[in-house]
Amino acid sequence: MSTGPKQALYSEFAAIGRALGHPHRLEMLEHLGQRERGVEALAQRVGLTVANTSQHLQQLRRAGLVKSRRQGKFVLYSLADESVTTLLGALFQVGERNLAEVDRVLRGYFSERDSMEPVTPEELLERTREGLVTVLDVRPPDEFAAGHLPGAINIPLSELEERVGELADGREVIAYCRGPYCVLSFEAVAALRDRGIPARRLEDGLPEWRAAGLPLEEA
Amino acid sequence: MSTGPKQALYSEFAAIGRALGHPHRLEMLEHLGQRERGVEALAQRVGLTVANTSQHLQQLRRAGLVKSRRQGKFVLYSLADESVTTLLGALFQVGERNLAEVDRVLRGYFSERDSMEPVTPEELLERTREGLVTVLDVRPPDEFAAGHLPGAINIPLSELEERVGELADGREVIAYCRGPYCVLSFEAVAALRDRGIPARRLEDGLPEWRAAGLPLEEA
DNA sequence: GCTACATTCAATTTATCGCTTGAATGTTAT
DNA sequence: ATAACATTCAAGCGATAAATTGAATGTAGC
Repeated sequence: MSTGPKQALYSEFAAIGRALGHPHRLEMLEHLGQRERGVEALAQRVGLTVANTSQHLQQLRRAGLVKSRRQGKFVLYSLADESVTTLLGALFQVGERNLAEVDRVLRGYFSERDSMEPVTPEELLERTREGLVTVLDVRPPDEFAAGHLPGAINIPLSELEERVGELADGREVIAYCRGPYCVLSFEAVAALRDRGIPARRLEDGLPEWRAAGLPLEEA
Repeated sequence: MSTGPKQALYSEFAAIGRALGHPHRLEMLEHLGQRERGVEALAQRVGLTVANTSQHLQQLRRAGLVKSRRQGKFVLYSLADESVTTLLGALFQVGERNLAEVDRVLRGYFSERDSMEPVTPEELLERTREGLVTVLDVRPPDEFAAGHLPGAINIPLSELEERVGELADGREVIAYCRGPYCVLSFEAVAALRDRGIPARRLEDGLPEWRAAGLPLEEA
């Protein structure tokens, strides 16, 4: 076969595809989309050994999906740039539209948790401007600190029950977390509704918000 | 490991990633983005055996990237929908931005063929409206017939030399073909410039134009 | 029904991937 | 320098993927 420049490029792009080809690596990318992480911290979050996590991270780096920097004893990994979030979004969209099994899981699990339409970023911005909603970030505090939606308050899901009073001012709550399939915001919305507080989910998480170029508050 | 709904979804999405993880399959997707094809016709174009092509096509179908329909003796494959073109575009962008080897190939091969900035779809539409340009489709006639840019004329690269007179009306020629890495339009632009006809490349090919929702002429 | 043809399936070989284990590298702090 | 720690490397095992070959399936046309 003629091994022209197109073949050379497609070989490189295929390497990116292979790097996306393992569920653990996709989960790692979700975490790295929140904030940069060291190998051990990430390993703990995805439930893998440190050595295994390190190997996966290096595949991701060779594929241009993550970058790393050294800080003292730690090597901190993060997404290479926002185009990676865009790529993941495109991957999810193909799956949602064309894979029956994805549809089955979404209907069977997620829609049973929240039958309401999620809120779009446009709607959130407009209703925030009018002061009609409370934006709730249910991720852990360290992820919140690394960047969050403007005006959002941070109540991790584990503390939601005891701090629900902070949200009882009559305004609707819009909750978000790590991404479209992160269960935290689903559970938060369900818990709030049980207590009579009107609540809906933002359709995506923080990385998608950032990739869309929308305003952020950073530490 | 907790095997929640997120893990189930990520396993499905990873399967899409693996399907993108082979250069032959990426090339097949490029061809199927032009028009639907039977197995043998496609096998011939990508230089693989029929059996091997069939296997690859079934991986692509399981991943939701292509769909098939039966017509008489033939099974015709095509891209599942436009979200697949969007996904490929996102994949290419990550590679262009983050892989040194991609940058090397692009600089070393493509920019040596065309040092001029490619034309954006917006610019093409505007200049077409003003009647200032000739839009040239250098793909084979059957791909042209399955859909092309409004007002485009079709001169396959192989016939360009003899039919160059059809383009010598003083207007600038904007050439396009299958996609951003398709060499046909590069060669067409170089050939036209050699003959004193001003010519530039459209930055993407037909599938990207279609996925952007821009107007098409179909047979 | 029989034949021709397009496509898919099944079986095989070779290569690569995912994970584990244990050692090696590189940085910080004493 | 030395010790402690975070990360990476190297080797090995089982599982999965790519390509080939030959047989099986399904449709069209007589």
